[in-house]
Amino acid sequence: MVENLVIVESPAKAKTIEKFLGNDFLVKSSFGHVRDLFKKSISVDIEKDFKPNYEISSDKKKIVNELKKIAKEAKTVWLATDEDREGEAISWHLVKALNLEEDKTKRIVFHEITKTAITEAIKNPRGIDKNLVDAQQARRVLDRLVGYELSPLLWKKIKPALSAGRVQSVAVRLIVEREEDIKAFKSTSSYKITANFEINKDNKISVLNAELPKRFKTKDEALEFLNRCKSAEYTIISIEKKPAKKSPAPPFTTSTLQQEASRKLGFPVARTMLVAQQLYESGKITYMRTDSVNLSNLALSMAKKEITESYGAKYVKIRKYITKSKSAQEAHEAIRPTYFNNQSIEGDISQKRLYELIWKRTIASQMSDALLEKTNVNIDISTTQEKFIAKGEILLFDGFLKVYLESSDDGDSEAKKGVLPPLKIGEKLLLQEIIAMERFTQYPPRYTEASLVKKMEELGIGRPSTYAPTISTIQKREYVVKEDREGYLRKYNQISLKNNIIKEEIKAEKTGYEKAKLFPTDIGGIVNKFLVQYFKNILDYNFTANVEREFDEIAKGQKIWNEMIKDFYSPFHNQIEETLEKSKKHSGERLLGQDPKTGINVYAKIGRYGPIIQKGETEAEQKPKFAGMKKGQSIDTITLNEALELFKYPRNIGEYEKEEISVAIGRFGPYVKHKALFYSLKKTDDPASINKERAVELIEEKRKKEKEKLIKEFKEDTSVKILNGRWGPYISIDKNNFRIPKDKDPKNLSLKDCQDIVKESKNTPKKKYTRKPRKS
DNA sequence: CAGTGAGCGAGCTTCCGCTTGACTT
Repeated sequence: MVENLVIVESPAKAKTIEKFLGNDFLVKSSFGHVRDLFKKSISVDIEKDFKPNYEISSDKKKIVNELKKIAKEAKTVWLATDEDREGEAISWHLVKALNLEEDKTKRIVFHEITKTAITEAIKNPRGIDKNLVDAQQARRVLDRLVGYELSPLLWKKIKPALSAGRVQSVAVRLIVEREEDIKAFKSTSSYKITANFEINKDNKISVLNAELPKRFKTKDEALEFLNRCKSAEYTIISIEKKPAKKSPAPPFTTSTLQQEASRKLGFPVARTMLVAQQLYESGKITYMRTDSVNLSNLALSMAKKEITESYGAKYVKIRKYITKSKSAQEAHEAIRPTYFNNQSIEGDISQKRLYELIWKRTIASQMSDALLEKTNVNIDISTTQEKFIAKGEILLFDGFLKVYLESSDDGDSEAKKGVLPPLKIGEKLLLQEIIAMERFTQYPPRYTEASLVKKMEELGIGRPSTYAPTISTIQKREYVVKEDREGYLRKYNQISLKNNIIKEEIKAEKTGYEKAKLFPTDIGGIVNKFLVQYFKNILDYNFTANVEREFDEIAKGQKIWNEMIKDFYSPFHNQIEETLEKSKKHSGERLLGQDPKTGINVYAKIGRYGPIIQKGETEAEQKPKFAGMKKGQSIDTITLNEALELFKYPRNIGEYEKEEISVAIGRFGPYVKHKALFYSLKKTDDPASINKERAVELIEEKRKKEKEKLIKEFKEDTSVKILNGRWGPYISIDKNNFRIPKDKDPKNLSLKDCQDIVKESKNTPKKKYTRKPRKS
């Protein structure tokens, strides 16, 4: 029997808090939300003021029962969930799910996990803020209505199992539109002029690099300029020095951590979150899903101590950062090390690297500015009005740079600036070389997972807990793919002036290379076009910001939640009905041309399972023929010849063991079929030219692998096999698989043993198997 | 990790935000 039950969201937090409270406090965790709208249907009663139909989430039944039991016996139940909209709702749902009595239930909040903060909170309990809960209900119901009415519309109009929602559809839109911008982008070129001067001081030779602030539009202009420089004199006419400073970046939020881990460590956002979770659970960092840049007073004093001890007092500068993002709910601190004196930690390599990144960023955020001196040297050219400028930069005091420098998305476009040699006004300079290099304007950058998160945060779309899942959803739905793209060589002109001789050259550079970028698929493009056409309001980049304003009004008690939903729903539902009636099926159909043999039309479009080629008319008496498109082919770019090529499958390429071998292209790529068995082609194999010898090789290779998988088989019954699989050994009978109990040795099982195991497992009721989302 | 196709059809798919262990085919 416990006096007091405290409930928080996360077990790691529960563990920490328990230490601060006495023996008469038991701290448990709810593991997030315990109730949600019933999953199978829309579960909002439109006729009855949008009354939500909640159920205990299936994975929370156990914990709810456990909490119920403890709560019944406890004298007081303290609901200590986060102080934001979702946190308040979790507490309210707990009251409902656990049947908590009002007079023994208390709501408390604290912003820091310290003994004082918690005991202070216990002294100042309050009731549940129903307005805030209603704001959450409005958010929840709106998302359900949008998601569960739009998605079925897509099933009808485009393809089954698609999805749409307030957050994911806008994320897809960003990627589709960026790709359109890139397609429409016309690159132009201009000539950048740089000069090198030789400086000879006390027999020490160094080079001064300078640049013309202006660029020339054409090669002729650049040539003309270089010609004029032939006989010129170069004189330093002024040297300007000015102080500058650099300030550190604020501590990490979920979004900035994902961005930096992507740039500096090359982590996809899901990996960052997984590793951060491990660090959090082992007590090494604070909570990793946060939108706050705030550090607690305790953290600030730890930082001060650590910086003073490691770098000296002049490196300390305590700063309070303010969260810019309007949508921030700030229920947590920024992401920081729990103990600042741990500069590194034990753990695997990912954990070590991510921790180090967090440690450096946090420490740097409380360090002094870096002080610089920037120098501009203006160099006169006697034969023209133009001036060269040489730029230098000296670090006077490193400050936070001693520890950490944030990287940027645009790479190192800025030229390296360093220390200039000693120079004086009036000094004549000796020219080594002037180079006029053709430079091209760059198309807007494609999104990486992390830069998409950054953009979503700017638009206020999604929350720290959903950035990574959203990105994996839009990939799972095949709206976008994360891919590398080979670059190509681009020619450019370069003109140089050296020893009074002008030389023209054509050089080549690699460009267009993309690494782990997000590209829209055909389906992504078609779904987006459909949604933007018929649901412009929902796909609007400001939609979330606008409804958030209304949620805030509900939270303040200025608006009734179901009235807000009603105002939204009636026009929205009309839109759904109207679209259902008016719009045609969107298949993205494109006429490629006519089959030269028959003159029949050939189309590229989206089929039930993805992009396909159709030969003939859907309405025609003679049913059309279909062929799936290969990976990498797209409705937009496939040519008639490539399309006709696809109808050459399945193709017979010979006989093996008296049975035909054929090649075809399936859902998972090209494959070889032999005796009703399938063998995938390797990436290096070309289905158009693969021969019998290679096909046999593939068949034998797979047979060998199968053999290695086989632990035991039985002469008496060849349908029963003991195999080694992903989760260890198992028994396979026809197409059914069964686990082998841990206490049995798979090698020594008899046929009878196997049959017993099968019988046993058939008798025990199967647990519902929920499939893990595919890895992104 | 392995899995390998359809235009008759039944039944299914789907949202966003909280939070971690499931222990399978």
